[in-house]
Amino acid sequence: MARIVAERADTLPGLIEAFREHGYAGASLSTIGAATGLGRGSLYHFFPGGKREMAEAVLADIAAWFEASVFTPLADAEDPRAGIEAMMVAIDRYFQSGRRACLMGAWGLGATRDPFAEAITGYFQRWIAALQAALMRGGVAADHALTLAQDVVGGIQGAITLSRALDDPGLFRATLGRLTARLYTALASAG
Amino acid sequence: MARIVAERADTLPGLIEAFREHGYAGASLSTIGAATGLGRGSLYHFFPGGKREMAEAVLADIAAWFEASVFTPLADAEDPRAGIEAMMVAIDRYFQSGRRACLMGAWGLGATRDPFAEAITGYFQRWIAALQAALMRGGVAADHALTLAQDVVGGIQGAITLSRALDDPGLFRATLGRLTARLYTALASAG
DNA sequence: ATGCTCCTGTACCGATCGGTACACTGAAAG
DNA sequence: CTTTCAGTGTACCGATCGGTACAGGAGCAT
Repeated sequence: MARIVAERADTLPGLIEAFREHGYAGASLSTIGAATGLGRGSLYHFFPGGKREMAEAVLADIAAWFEASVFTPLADAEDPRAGIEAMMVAIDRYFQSGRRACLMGAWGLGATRDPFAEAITGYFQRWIAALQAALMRGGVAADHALTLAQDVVGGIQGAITLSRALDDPGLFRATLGRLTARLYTALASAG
Repeated sequence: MARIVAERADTLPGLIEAFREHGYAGASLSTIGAATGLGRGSLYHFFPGGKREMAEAVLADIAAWFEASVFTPLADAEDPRAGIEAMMVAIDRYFQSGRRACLMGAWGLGATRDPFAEAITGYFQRWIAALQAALMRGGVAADHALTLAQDVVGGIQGAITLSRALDDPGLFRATLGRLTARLYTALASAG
């Protein structure tokens, strides 16, 4: 029969969309099939572990993307300002200015958290740690850098929540701008 | 037969818990029955419209509680500082220092938003408006008061997300403290 | 062309879904 | 005591759930 996708990874965008929009419980195999264009046969061929394995693959994919596109550049950037700027650009694009929800954040809020706690916890820990490291490289004291990183990562999550609830993408971008300014101010007064 | 609850309102705490923990799609009638201690018969007696009506009742109950316990005192308080203090105390208790998720925020993130968009949007609009009003009464300029109110409400939502994901209630309280300080600073430099 | 492997569609499974129907009960009202 | 009725438990409905089984077709290597 005609191949639909070349490899398992090609199914992930559709999978992510289905899970993000409907949640773990709300994403039925029919929903997932529609979102990926794949039937049960293909789905269970790529993910023998079923829905659970699909969810794990989604979480791993998101984590890998952030690791490569946000955390590592942020933690490694010679100029903290450049790393932060790159992070904010990547974040705005990834979350489509707040139109797209954060799957990690959303799943952490309910019972779905439990089976995937490690992935969700690790995601936020890594993010905060990378941002804190960038700030510290810019001369910000460790404790201040930590609370600031928490404020910013939390602020981004809150901005997603708010801009989706109010259906106002402008709010997301504006909030991102203010958070960036706070980070720059901290770097300026420290460095 | 022996009555289990005196009136419909008595079922709401269990209903809220079930929906908050499992989401709309994930909360089955069995789950809801277990959480409320009620069978299908009683549930459909109080909520002829089924699950949908239960969810609407839950959203209305949450909105009413915030209206009475947070928004109105906040907007009416003669001393903005007192109103803000009262809000933060109520918020910390209501969200159990971040252990309890915000149902409005969580539902706004996914497809559940659509059928209940009005309630969810209104909740956040009212909250931001009430906080903005309090700040303006304290002498803060309208535009600054608005962005500050957005930052604080969003910051609270983000703090819930983060403290649940990291399983760290201390983070929620600390963030609440920092947000309060920002509000006080704005009032001090304005008033 | 012939196997062989990988992928796909479909039929089917038991369990559970949300919802309905209805008989029954306890307590309040007369 | 009788009537009435709000509240309850249970049986049942069709639909859908997540998952399994398997036949078959496309593409590749030989």
